[in-house]
Amino acid sequence: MSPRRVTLADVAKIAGVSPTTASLVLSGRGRELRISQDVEQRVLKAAAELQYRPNIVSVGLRTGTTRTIGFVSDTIATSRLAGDMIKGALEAARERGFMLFIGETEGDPELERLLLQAMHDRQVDGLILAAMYTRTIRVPKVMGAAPAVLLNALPKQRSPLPSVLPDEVEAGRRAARVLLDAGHREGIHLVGAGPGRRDVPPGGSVAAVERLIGIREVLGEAGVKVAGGHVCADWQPEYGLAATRALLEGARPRALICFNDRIALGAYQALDDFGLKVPGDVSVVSFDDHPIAAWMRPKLTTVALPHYELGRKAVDVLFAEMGRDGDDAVQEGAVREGEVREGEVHRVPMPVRLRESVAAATP
Amino acid sequence: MSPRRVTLADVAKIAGVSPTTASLVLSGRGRELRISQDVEQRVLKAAAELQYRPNIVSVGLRTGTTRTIGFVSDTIATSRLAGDMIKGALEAARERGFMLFIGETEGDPELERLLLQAMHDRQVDGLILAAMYTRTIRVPKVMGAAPAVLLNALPKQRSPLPSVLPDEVEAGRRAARVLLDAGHREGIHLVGAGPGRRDVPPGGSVAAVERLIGIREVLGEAGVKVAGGHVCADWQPEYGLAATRALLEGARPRALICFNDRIALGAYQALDDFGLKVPGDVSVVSFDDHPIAAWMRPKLTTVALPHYELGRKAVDVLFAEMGRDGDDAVQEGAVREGEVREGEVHRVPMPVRLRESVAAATP
DNA sequence: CTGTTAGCGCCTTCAC
DNA sequence: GTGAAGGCGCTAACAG
Repeated sequence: MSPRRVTLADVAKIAGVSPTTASLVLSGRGRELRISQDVEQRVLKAAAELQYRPNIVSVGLRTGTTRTIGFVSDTIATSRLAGDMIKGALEAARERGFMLFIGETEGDPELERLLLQAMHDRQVDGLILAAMYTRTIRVPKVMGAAPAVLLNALPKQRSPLPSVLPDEVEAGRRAARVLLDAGHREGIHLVGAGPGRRDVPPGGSVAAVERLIGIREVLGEAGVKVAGGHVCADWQPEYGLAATRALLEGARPRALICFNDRIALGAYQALDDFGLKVPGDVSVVSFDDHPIAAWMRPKLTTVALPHYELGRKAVDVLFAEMGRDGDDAVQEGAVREGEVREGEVHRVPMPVRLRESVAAATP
Repeated sequence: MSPRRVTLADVAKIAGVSPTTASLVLSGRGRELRISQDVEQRVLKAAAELQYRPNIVSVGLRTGTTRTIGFVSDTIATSRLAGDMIKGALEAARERGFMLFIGETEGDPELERLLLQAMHDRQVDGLILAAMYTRTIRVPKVMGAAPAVLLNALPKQRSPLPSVLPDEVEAGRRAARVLLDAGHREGIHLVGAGPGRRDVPPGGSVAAVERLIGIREVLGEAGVKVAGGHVCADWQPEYGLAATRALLEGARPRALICFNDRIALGAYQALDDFGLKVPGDVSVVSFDDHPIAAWMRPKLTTVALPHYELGRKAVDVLFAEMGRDGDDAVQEGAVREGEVREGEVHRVPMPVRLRESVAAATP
């Protein structure tokens, strides 16, 4: 059916040289080995005419490198968030001539093992293990086989794998500053978690813990006291609605820091039910920049999860990891003796999206 | 660093047989060639002990098959829709032991060519070319190299490639029937396209054309006249808002068929502005089942785009295509002489999600 | 029934 | 400067 692929041998034959010579020229090492201009031109010409493309499978077998990286996440479709992460990874990889294998574990450890195996069988050069929601994960043993990076996740046990995460603490600080900058100093309520440092939903949500730290830090330093906090068992609109309703029955908030946009959606609803206007009566700031944030009315000011950047960063870190192969660790600057390089954590900034839900505080 | 992978030769040596024999046993063809139980057991045992896994790259080089399929779409991250499509494809592929390469062209033909090349270089066994929004696409020449399927897209020129698409015409019929079943026969307005068969937004939107056909067909057959129709240049909330406002200034609709959920979001807003209640005053039915549909208040009744199923179906069709390799076309039933098998179109049903935005018509 | 030989396409010694 | 030989891991012919 389809004509046989053109091989290096074909090119060599047309150019009238040996496969070796052709290989040398095409891999760019012809110059340093001082292959004659004439030969070089002939090879290049033949390759162009035949539209020669190296067979990566063959190269893979020979060299062990497939210019491919595996991306395994627990869920890919749940939201556009994962899509953006993959998109970032995809583009960063493509820029270096790498392709991505995508796999989805659905939270099933056995499936995860299978997927990782399948990728390993295909000789991937590196692996990215991603979580949909920032959290700690158990790192499967198979991961040792190739350079790897944790994306949006922290290893549950000690692990030498680097990880890439959104900078949630700084995000918390930024959310708090948005309110402070608008002059709010009183009646600030937290919805989703807080007010105490331990008041977080069950499930080990990294986001809850860290956002709370940032918020409390900035507010605390400004001498502002949090007026109230309400843990939501699940960060869904209905929980935000219920929590905000409960809050409104006993207090008159001037500003809300919602722990994510879905909670904020519920909060808007509760505020509306009580005849309160956003941002006139109550300012609202939130986290995630879920697509819905820009559709809400008024549009929600929120600190965005940088999914695209997370994906890119994971690939960058992975390449650094792959390049580290034979490198001398001493290169890395002041590495003290006996110090084990392990589990560097890379934080990606979360940008504030200033929209319409925060107004200046009226004294 | 990492211990060398265990190879077939290792297994053979431990089992005390030749690599060929080991290969035969492990590929399951030992039985038919009547290899002794003893040898079979020894090989199996050795393989298990060593945790042998065949190197797919090597198999790929030898047999030309890599158990890998390429999935190229114009956008992956724009919405969760694409994510679901990929998820469906991923799962269907995994069930058959295949992995997916993902690529994204961003609508750039050159990039598309590069991506397809890169996949071809990696010897993919098949290709899925997907579009984010249903539309006609130019099929790149490179596609001839491997079995391929068009997903959510129709070829612009004649092409032998099969395609998989949502059944938009039937979706249109279903939307219309939802209204009819609720007793609506008057004051039905279309928002996004219509009322005439040619009243569609520019850009060759397949969805607009086909949904309109289905709607007109069912309404027509029931003897119901469309009260009005409003083309929206872009199917975004603000356009739905504007169109519905314009409509409300001159008419008093009883039901709206919005051409997608984002338009419906705008329509809700306009209705609210005019003090009209959904569904008490006006029923609304829509298309897509965008995540926002379930969040709107009242929850939107809509005909869902079956992204997950589309992805699965594409893989199914692709496998059929790959299996067709040496098959005699005559197998395919009544294929008439001289008839060229080309471009079969597979339609995937769009299910109605009955929610809260449609009420019985009050006479 | 099992082993030997060969080769998929490429790259990497090593000779010339 | 260039070519010949070998091997990555596996399987398809062919021997025995």
